[in-house]
Amino acid sequence: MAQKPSTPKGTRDFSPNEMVRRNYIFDTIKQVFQRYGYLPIETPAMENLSTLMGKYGEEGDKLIFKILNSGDFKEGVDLSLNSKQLTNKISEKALKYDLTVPFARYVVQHQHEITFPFKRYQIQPVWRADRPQKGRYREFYQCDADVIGSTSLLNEVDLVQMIDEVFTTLKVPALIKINNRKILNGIAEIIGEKEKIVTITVAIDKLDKIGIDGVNKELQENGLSNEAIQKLQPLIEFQGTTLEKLNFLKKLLASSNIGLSGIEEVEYIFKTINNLKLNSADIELDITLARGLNYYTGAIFEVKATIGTLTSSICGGGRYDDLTSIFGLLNMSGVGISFGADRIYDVMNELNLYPESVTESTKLLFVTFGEAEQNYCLPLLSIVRKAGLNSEIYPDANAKMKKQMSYADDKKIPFVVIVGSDEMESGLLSLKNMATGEQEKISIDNIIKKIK
RNA sequence: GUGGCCAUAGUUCAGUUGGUUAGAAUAUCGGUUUGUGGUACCGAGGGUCGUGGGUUCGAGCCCCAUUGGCCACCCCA
Repeated sequence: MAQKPSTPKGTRDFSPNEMVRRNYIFDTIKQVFQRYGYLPIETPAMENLSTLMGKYGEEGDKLIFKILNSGDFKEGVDLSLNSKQLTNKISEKALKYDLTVPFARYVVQHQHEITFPFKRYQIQPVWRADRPQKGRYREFYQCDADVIGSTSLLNEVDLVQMIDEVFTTLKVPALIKINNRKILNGIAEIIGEKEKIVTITVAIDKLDKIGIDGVNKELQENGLSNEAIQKLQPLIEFQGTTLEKLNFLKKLLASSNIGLSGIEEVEYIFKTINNLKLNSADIELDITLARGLNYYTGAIFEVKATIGTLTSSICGGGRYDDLTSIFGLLNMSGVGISFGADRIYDVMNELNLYPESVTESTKLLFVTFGEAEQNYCLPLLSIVRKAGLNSEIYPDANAKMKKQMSYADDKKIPFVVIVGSDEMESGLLSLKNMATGEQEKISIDNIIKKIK
């Protein structure tokens, strides 16, 4: 019996009309990256398991797709080990979980060939063993741009401008949220719960979803003292403009050096951006923005689309001061952003934000009535192609005209050339504009001039 | 990893308290129209009802398990 074909859970196929839309997104992002001086690299789909483990927190480790060792993977393995130990025995490779950690590995491995600061971009799929749902896939493309080997905040400014430029071009209204891990550290310091920083940030991050009572409850459950929770209240509740937020924080964190340095960084980024002006994106300081990935140490970014039903982020990033030290390279601060191409694709599909031209690939189709006409058209087809026009001829000589026209219509080909005995005699071809239905007799040279 | 809803043609869905041969729309192919597409009309092909088991004289419908999908939590792009 034939088995019912399907793709694995959380993965999908992309047909031609979907791929042209996706490529439009990829091309837009790529162009912006290159305009800001970033160059492409590529890393393997799989990494050594040891490269990835421990970089994304305990939850992240569980979500890494592990690859079973080839050969008899259970030979010589003590099967009574617990699953975590067993995993390390039977799997030594894994599919990459993001592009940032493999990039850190790349930088350390190639440090002697690289001129710093090093600006690279990378557009590749990553895999997560998450349970799929709206906007969440097990295979999805990330589009990363990172600078490594520079602590200048100008890099952060650059990245914000790039985000604005991408979403302006794609016509996706976007809100860029910015915060700084140092501010969060400062807050943890002030309320006397320095070591609970992760708990605090994760809880605060949920403010939008569960409200202030929910956040307090979660903090309490995670062992934060009532005193600390009380001290946290004015901060969580604070509303105001970015300037007001900054002034408020300056007072609150006056005794925390790390907190003040975070404020200073944010202030610089906002001032500079305000002077330069963004094209369309909105930007705000969100002191409840935390982000889960453990490696961030400075600025953190998150971008959401302000239209459509997708509420999760479509772009995220931040500064990491210490990521390469795990692989033995110290003092190499980096900052980067990652566009979630699949989520951007979903938002754009929902609202149909694509320009008309993206679906158009072939410009001109030769419609013929038989072999003689086909042979007559072949040299013409070459001429048209050499002139740089995407064009094709219907391959089956005996196909009815209706079929050939339907083909053109279905493929959204804007022009067809119809060639029969009249045309072959006169050398003037019938050119039909599929949108208007107009038709004229015209030479091949004029066709090229007209369409190009 | 936890919870909720769902699963019938390629796709979107009907299918009565369990009852004979499982329907529609759309898509595909063909025809009306062998030099004119997107409209219209006619016709054809396409389903062991996700899979496995159970209850029953009888299951698309009821029960159990399993797999997959959607959604929420967790986490994240």
